[in-house]
Amino acid sequence: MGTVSKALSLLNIFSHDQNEIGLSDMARLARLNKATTYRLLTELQAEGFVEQVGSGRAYRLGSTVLRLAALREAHVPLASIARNLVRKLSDETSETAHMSLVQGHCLNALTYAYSSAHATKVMMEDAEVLAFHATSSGLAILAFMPESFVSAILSAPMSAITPATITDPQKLRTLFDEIRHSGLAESIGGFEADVHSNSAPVFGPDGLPIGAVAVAAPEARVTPDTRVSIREAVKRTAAQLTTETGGFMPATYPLEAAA
Amino acid sequence: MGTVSKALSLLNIFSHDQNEIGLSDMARLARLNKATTYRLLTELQAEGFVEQVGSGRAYRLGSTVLRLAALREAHVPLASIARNLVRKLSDETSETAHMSLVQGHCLNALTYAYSSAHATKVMMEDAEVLAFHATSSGLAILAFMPESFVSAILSAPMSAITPATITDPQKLRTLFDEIRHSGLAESIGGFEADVHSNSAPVFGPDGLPIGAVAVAAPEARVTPDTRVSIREAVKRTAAQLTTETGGFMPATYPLEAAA
DNA sequence: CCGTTCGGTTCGTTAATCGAACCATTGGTT
DNA sequence: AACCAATGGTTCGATTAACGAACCGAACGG
Repeated sequence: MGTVSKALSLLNIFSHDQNEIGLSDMARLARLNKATTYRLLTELQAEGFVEQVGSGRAYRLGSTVLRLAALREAHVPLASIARNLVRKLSDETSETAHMSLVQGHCLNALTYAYSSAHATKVMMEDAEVLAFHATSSGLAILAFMPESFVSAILSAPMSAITPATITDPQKLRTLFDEIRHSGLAESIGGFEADVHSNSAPVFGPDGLPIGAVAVAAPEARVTPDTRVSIREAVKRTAAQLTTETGGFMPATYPLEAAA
Repeated sequence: MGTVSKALSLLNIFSHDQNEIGLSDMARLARLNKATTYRLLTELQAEGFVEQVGSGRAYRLGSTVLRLAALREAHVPLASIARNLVRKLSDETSETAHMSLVQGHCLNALTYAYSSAHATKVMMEDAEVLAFHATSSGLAILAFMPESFVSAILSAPMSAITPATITDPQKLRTLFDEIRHSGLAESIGGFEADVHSNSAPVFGPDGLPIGAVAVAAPEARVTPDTRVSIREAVKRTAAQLTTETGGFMPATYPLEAAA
């Protein structure tokens, strides 16, 4: 591993739990010699990537990262990252893929992509408004939202958009347990008849869902095999989107669980 | 200069104007050998600090910086940075210093600090609401806000809080020209009688004002000499706050102009 | 008052960085 | 088509900078 990689790996040690780290701890965590660690930290400090907190001597992330992040966000906004990944997801699964964003108490489609593999496909429209309780995306998000948000949604009247829509708060809450366990939500005909959709949440910097990624397919085309590969791809894409936009999965998110 | 510093200095080359840079350009801009630059970029890429844009081969900032910035912001929010700098500003000027934030169409005091140098001082209260047109902070912000924001403020009825308050939109707009020229706003008795205050805007990631830093002193105590040193300190503090919180001064901001 | 641990420093050894020169491509000019 | 000047990427021996064991002095706790 090169010197630069070592220095950068020091930065990657910081986390929500470990946001101020002393020299010795840092050396231990990075499995580097203390002298080496010290030299690296000194260089990082000179460029503002870390700074020493006034009282103790512990190091924490410096303000340079804010500047860089602002630049990156100005140049590559969430929307375009999502567009690329959703495009890829659609190609991989040969079905319609989309990403939606939580905005207040609404869920809006941000971007979507069709596959050319099949003559029939699930169609979307720009900025389509989705119901939380009736779509896999909405369920995936609710399952990881704080109780205050969930009860606000569930206490409002929920319409049965199709005969298959689940509108019983109690049944929905037990569904959330399953979703928290697998990391994926599934809806068969809940929003549109004959549409089978799978979805995984995308998390923001604070570990709360900011939206969801989903693949929607005609129900008849989803075999047990394709279902598994779709769910795997959805989960992987959502995770990538989370990290690439600077988000964090909550510690409880089952990254490794089978799709 | 160590290897790590060189690598990090590559990251600092990116700017709003230069957000995608090819290998050869990068080597030139950094005054480094092409091979060296290439190795550094490869290591930066491995850790996600830069990434190569799909079509061309140019490099741009990677998504790792977003994660780091989110961590930093979670741990060191704007408020605490402001608190420290305002404290320092107050110590330096021996007067009351404060920082206020734009929130919607309101201006609220975020933090303030008193100096113990004098028996008389300008007092503040927590989360005090300030009038845009009557305070130096408000003027400093308006001078750098887009026209839509300015006209929204100026078209609402403006009360004459003191006899010295300027309420004529035309006069205020000519005042903005002066502020844009010096980078500093000044108000003598416009919000409270006998209070002389100087203020400079703090900018966000998009180059728009997010708030302002100010020093307020009893009018009688401000001599031409102290006025200059106060204005210099205010301007310096505001600039530091901008950069330390990941903001950018607009290109038109007169960083070098005399206080 | 000893034993630890802390952040920080020293210095001879050694391995990683360096850069001139060199590919293979690409795109524009003649 | 031949040419030229770029581009991103690679090679390799000399050199330079990174390495780490050992070592400070200062806190801290028992």
